[in-house]
Order: sequence, then structure tokens, then C-alpha cells
Amino acid sequence: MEQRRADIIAEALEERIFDGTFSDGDRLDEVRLSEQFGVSRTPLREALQRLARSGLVELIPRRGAFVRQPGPVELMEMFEVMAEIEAVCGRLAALRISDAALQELHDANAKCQAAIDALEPDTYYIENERFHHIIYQQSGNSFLASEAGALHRRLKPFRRQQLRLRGRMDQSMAEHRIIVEALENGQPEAAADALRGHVAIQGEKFHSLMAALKSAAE
Amino acid sequence: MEQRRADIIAEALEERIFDGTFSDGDRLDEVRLSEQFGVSRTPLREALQRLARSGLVELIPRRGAFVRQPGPVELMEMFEVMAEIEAVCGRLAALRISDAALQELHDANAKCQAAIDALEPDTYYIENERFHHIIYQQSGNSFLASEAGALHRRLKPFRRQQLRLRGRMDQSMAEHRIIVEALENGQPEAAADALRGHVAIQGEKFHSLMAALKSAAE
DNA sequence: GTCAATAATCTTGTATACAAAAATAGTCTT
DNA sequence: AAGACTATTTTTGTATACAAGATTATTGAC
Repeated sequence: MEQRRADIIAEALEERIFDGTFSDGDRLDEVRLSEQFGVSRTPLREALQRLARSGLVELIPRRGAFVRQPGPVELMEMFEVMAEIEAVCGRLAALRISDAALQELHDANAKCQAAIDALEPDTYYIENERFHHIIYQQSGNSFLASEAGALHRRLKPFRRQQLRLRGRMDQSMAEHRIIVEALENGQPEAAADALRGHVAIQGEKFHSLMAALKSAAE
Repeated sequence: MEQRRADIIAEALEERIFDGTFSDGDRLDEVRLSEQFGVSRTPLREALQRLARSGLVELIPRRGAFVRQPGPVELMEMFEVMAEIEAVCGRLAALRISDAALQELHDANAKCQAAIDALEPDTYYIENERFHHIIYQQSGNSFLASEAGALHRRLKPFRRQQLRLRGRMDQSMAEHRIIVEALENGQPEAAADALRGHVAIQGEKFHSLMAALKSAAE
């Protein structure tokens, strides 16, 4: 009975979009889904609107809600923007970061390395995420940090896929160390460039992954 | 009866928030507003959720919708992000811009200048907006262009205020010319720096304006 | 058999009705 | 008189009912 119901439904739908239960172009039937979730159409419609806002669903007036998976082009664009935003965070953070935060970055990196050695990709993923969020925060601009976090979250399912690529985690670690070094030495442009490259390469890896999948399917 | 009703209401409420009819912290009563607009609570709640998504309203579960005007700090942060995003657009556009778009930028600038000479601030404002949107588009990244446009729109009411400052329009024109020059010569960093400065100064002007208003009120 | 027009059905958008949680007012106790 | 507890009243969140546009099926003409 709380407002949370729409949130719960939105999350569940999000999950189903990510895991492929719903694929691109599918229409999300309000009555069918509301029955499935055991709620009325009202909170379900609320959830759909929330998904529309985060771009997962397109709401066409009088027609319904359609799943809208970003295509390869749009994904590349989103990764490019993510790279640029992280670069900005890094440039600002190089001037504003606190000693405590630097310590936390070192800590996150150490745990990342430990996760690689222990072959625990999930732990690696979590610590990697923490690493990036610390930099967002240390930009000293909470609006920027919030926007960066939102895009980061939106790209989550796509970034995760290409973590499995051989050697990517080791390479990523090396890049993390260069980033921390630049931040530690207060070098804005170096930090920005390192972060831009670090994120942009994810987009590129994703691109080649997509291309490989596509050619394999033919 | 179209879905548009919620859009219309959202826009109307947005207007009232901007023009000061509703001020920061005000609770937006669903029944009162729905009566006022002559609709039921359903589309009105939809409109509130839309406003919540663009940050103008905070939706507290079981409590209601509260107007949330960004304070000076948050505004400064938003202008900083706008400046950085425009810088990114400029850097990418310097490499990707078309001749036709360059021509359009010249055209927009010419009309801006004409508007200044004719003392038509509204025309100036429209052409200035066009100038910036062309650069967003020419970043060659439609996701970036869309994000830039969204933030631009959100800052609209605050940017407009400080256009009235003496000499700002002339200074702005000079900056526009430098920006076009950098784009024309394909100089990414020069374009980025020029755009960053051009937008950042708006935030700073706004800041001093706010400070002036505040000290005048004491 | 194909196409078009129209009727039936389905689905969305909106209104109203109801339930539960907050806010408020009032009463009782100390 | 102050504070706490309870009852009342608002107000939000959800369900259901209804209206109108969109979709599909059916029928008729060519």
C-alpha cells in the first residue's frame, strides 16, 4: 500500500527487460502485467512511466508502452558520453579530492586486485563500481555526481557483459592505478585523459563484441 | 482525452513554479489543483511525477509533492555541468561539424547581432538558443545532444534573468565569434575552452546576481 | 479473391470510489 | 498547564468503473 509498489514493479520490469524476458519492440500490456503482479493498472502505469523516464520503455500515446533497447549506435553514443562525463569528474576531482578519498581509492583498488586473484568477478565488479563512485563524489559537484551515477547505472547491464573478456580485468586494474596516480599528483588533464580512455575502451570492446556476435549469427 | 493532458498540466505547473506562483517548499495539493485544472487526480498525479523526474518537485511517499527550487549552490553546480557538457559538444563538433552547420552558426550569430542592434532581447534569446543547439547536434552524438538540450532547458529560467545585465549580450556575441572560429578551424581544445568559459561565466554572473539580491535584502 | 468500409473488440486515458497512512484536534491524565 | 494518548479528519495510494481512440474482424462491393 505504500508508494513503493510502483518502484518494486518498475525494478521487476527492468530486470525482465535486462534478462531478455522482454525484448526490443515488445508491447507491455497493462492488464496482463497488472494481473501478473497482482495489482491494479494504476501502480503499473506509474512503473511504466518511471521506466520511460530512464529510457528503457517508450510510451506512445494511445498505443501503449514498448520496450526500447538501445541499439549498438545508441550504446556507443552513451559510452562516449559516459567517458566524457567521467573525464570531467576526474579533472575536477584532481583539484578537489580529499586524502581520505584517495585512501579509499587505494583500498578499492586493492580489493579489486584481490578479487581478480581469487577469481571472484562479482566482488571485482562491486569494488570497481565503488572506485568510480568515489571519483564522482570527489568532483565536488553533487549534481554532476548524481548525473554520472545515473548514466553509470543505465549502462550497468552492458558493461557487465564485456567484463568477461579475457584479460580485461587486468588491463582495467592497470588503468585504475594510472588514474589514482594522476589524482594523487593533482594533474587534472592526466586524470581526465586516463578516465576517458578507461571508459571509452569499454564502449569499443562492447562494439567489437556486438560485431562478433552479429557475424557469428550470420 | 489524449495522454497529453498530463503534459499540459505539467507544463502549466512548471510555469507557475518558474514565475513564482509556487515557491520553494510549497506543497502541491492534489485535489485543489485537480479542481483548478478541471481534471481528476489521475492525470494530475501523472504530471507531478513528470515534474519530479525533471527535478522541480520532490515526491515524498505518503506525504505529497513539494516544490523544490534549486538553491544557489545547486544552481552553480548545474551551470558547471552545463559548461562542461557544452565543452564536450564543442570538442567533438570541432572534428565533426558540417559546412552547412557552420553556415547556420554564422547565420544565427548575424541574427543575434541584428537583435542587439534592434534592441530585441527576445529575438536575441531565440537565436542564441539556436546557436547552442546547432553545436549540440554537431557533436555527432545524438544522445549527448539530447542530454545537453535537457539541461539547457532546465536552466532556461535562470539564464534568462542574467541576460539583462548591462553589456552581457555584447560580450556574449564576442564569445560566439571565437567559438565559431575554433570550430571552423577544427581546433577541438580551443572550441571546448571557449564554450566552457562562455557558459561558466553565466553561472558566475548568476552567482553574483544572487549575492547582490541577497545583500540588498538584508 | 482483394480491397474498402463499417462494426465489434480491445486497450488506453480519465474519473470516481475505497482503503490505509498522516496530520490534526481533542480529551484525559498527571 | 503540559504532555500523551485517542479519535477525527485529511490526504495519499490503489482499485474499479467508464469513455474514447485504436485495432481487429466481418461483411459487402468490385
